[in-house]
Amino acid sequence: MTQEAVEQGPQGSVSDADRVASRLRQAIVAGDFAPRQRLVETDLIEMFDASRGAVRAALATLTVEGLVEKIRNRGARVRAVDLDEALEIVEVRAALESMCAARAAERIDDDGMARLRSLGEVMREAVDTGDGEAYSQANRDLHQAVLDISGAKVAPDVVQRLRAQNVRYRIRLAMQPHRPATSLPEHLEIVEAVCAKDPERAANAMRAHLESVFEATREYFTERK
Amino acid sequence: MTQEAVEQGPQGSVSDADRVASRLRQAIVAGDFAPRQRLVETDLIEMFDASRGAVRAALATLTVEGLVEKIRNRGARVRAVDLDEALEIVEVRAALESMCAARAAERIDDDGMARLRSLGEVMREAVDTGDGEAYSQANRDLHQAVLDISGAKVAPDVVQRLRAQNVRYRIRLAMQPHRPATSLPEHLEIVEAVCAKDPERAANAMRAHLESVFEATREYFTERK
DNA sequence: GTGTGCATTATTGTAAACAATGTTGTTCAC
DNA sequence: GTGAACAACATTGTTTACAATAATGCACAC
Repeated sequence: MTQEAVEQGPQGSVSDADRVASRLRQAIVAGDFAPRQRLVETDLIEMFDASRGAVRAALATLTVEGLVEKIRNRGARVRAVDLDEALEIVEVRAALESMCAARAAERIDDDGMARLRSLGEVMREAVDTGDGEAYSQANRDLHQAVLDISGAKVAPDVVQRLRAQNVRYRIRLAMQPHRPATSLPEHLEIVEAVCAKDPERAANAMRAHLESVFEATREYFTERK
Repeated sequence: MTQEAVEQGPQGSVSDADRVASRLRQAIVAGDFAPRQRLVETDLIEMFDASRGAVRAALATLTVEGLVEKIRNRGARVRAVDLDEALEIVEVRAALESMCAARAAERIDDDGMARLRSLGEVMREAVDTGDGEAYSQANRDLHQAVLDISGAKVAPDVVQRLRAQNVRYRIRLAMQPHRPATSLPEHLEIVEAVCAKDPERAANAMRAHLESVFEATREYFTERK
């Protein structure tokens, strides 16, 4: 039995298709591809140095994940989620992440509390120094930490997939200069509630935060487009 | 512009891969394939009379959907969800479907009310006559109807995917002879609450029902295995 | 008799060629 | 000049063949 000693690293035993899917997913979520941008197979082959089969498999994967849409005989493009769908996503996140926050409050240990409080500190500092990028990163980390600490599997998976889908709205919303200042206390309340091991308070804090995100998204984007 | 007149029928413009994926999904959900059963590409080619590329694409799709799991160089098999995951799925469904029930109560029109009440009648009769299959079908239809009436898109999609994953538990639970009798009043309360256009009551009814499903699943399956 | 190593087989992963489809640009009739 | 038919091109869908990998069975040494 040698297979359990095999390197399970990023490219050790991962198929080309999975590798391409990961990199393409990351590129889309990072905003390297604009919504509705065409994804021509030939270009992706060159870009990722992979075979056509791998590229096609990757596109199929991301299509099911909702990041890409395909039209028969016309190819694939980055899916553009409209405002209504983005708002629905935030609503679903509210329902699921508040559930996970409650579970996290029940299960949290000292390590988890240290992790959450540390992220709270980072956020505070980021607001002080006006470092939007750092705040945004800590924001992602905090939500992820709560999901991790919940110990659940299904709900976090769903949330992660949905978060990837409306990344564009999150990014553009986070660019508003005063947004961190308003969401900071909501995030800190989440940290405190979970660390206080109060499930109901944690769920309420998470729900309140995401309702705030919902409103901010709606107001900000209904004006523009 | 002729393409908008093109037949969009089941096999008119649907790729082989999609066709295989649909049929395979249906077969798994219907229980034609046992959990952990291997899905050898050659067999599927013969079974669905499709090319290997189509079969591989279909397997990739179902893998992302969580119905199939693939191990590199060892092929695909029907994914077996364990009890813990099945319970998590019911919890997520409770969070999402209660949300949709509330929304359905806000939006329901006369057609929707007729549809729900008709399904309630079917369920009542099925319990009277002891027709478990009819009850099971109406059960699925009722949950689907509430999702439809909610007018939402994201949450129903997630719910449908999750429902497909733990179909095995639902089927085996539904086989319990007294189960329909206990869940009938819960279902009828959902119908009444939504038709009464009372969002909070509808959400509570749906949540109560799925918590009942949660408990029944836990008790029934922790005993056995 | 048991266990290890090797050869065989079954199965999937990858690549390349071919066919079908949609798109675009051009020409010709009016 | 405008519109329609047509031809050339670009792109995806499909099939085929080939390579790589893991599972299986057998022989041989001890």
